[in-house]
Amino acid sequence: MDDPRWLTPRQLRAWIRVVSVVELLPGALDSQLQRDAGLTHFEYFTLAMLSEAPHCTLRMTALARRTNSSPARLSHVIARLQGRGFVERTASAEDRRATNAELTEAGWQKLVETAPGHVATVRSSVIDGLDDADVADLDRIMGRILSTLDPTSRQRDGSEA
Amino acid sequence: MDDPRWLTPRQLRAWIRVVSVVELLPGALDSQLQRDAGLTHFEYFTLAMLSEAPHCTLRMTALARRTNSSPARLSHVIARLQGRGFVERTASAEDRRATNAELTEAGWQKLVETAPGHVATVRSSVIDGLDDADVADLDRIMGRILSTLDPTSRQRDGSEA
DNA sequence: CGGTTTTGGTTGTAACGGCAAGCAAACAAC
DNA sequence: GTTGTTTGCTTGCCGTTACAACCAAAACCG
Repeated sequence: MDDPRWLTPRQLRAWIRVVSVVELLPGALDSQLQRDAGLTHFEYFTLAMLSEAPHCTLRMTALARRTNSSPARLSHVIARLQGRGFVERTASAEDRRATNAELTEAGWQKLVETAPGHVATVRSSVIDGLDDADVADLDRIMGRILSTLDPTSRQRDGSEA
Repeated sequence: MDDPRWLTPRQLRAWIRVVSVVELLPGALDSQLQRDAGLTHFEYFTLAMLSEAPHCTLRMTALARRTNSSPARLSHVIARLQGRGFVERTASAEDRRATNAELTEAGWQKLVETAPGHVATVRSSVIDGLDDADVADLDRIMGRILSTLDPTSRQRDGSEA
């Protein structure tokens, strides 16, 4: 670590901007969802991931991977969502250690009600300011960052282990 | 909100990746800094912003803007950093409501010790995976996102009001 | 000036997330 | 089969953050 290889001005500026986005975006998403649906973005995203799974059901571990969260965090969040009736916990048939999280009818309903407003926020705060080339570049670059940030998850491009 | 204008597959994939990065990056930065220096990334960044200011001093409001934080959050963080001796609070001469935060010698020292390791992490987890074109694209796109996310801050490209 | 509003900052409380410890089931070894 | 290890998940506690209420100084306004 003697020579830290400092960033070039361009790299530094890009980095500062990344930091700003990373700092600001969660607040923007959370505040809309909290106001309109009483959900955090993480809770919303968790429900969304469940809704796309077969039978709206996923093992905790699989759900944790899809939501990029630690087991502990997911456990807390599922407990809350269960308390509100949006999710149910069921024991896995194959592995008695495992827990399945399943979206309830109420949870699906909540998601349906909430999605349009959320998508509108995503559009207005991020996507609509970008043209097609920007989106392609963004996709490519985020993919590269993810492949070093989290090499284990092959970014779930359709395939599931 | 009748027609939510759903995202195209490409937009959706890019968006999911952005969400993943936003979810994973803070943890990656925090864990290295916490382990090696006992600092959160936000604390580090706060010290860094102070270190670049004239006389290593900034008014709370100005510092809050540079760190994209609320006054309340900054107040808590400065209180902690002050308790550790890295920052001092001084009353502003011009405006008796205002508080200045000033980096102490110990704070500057801490920053100097911590920076190389942090830069190495930024490089290895983000920058080194990108070529020059990627960095240019990233800079451009983050700039566009910021301009809609936080229109008030002209992304401090050198100029200060 | 007196009264209102706006700005600058702090503090209290409650919620969320991280960490480490814990427990139970599965697996591996022999 | 019984011992040790790993996996899957949960829980408790603590630090951090958001939100709202708050106070004080400045600015505005007749």
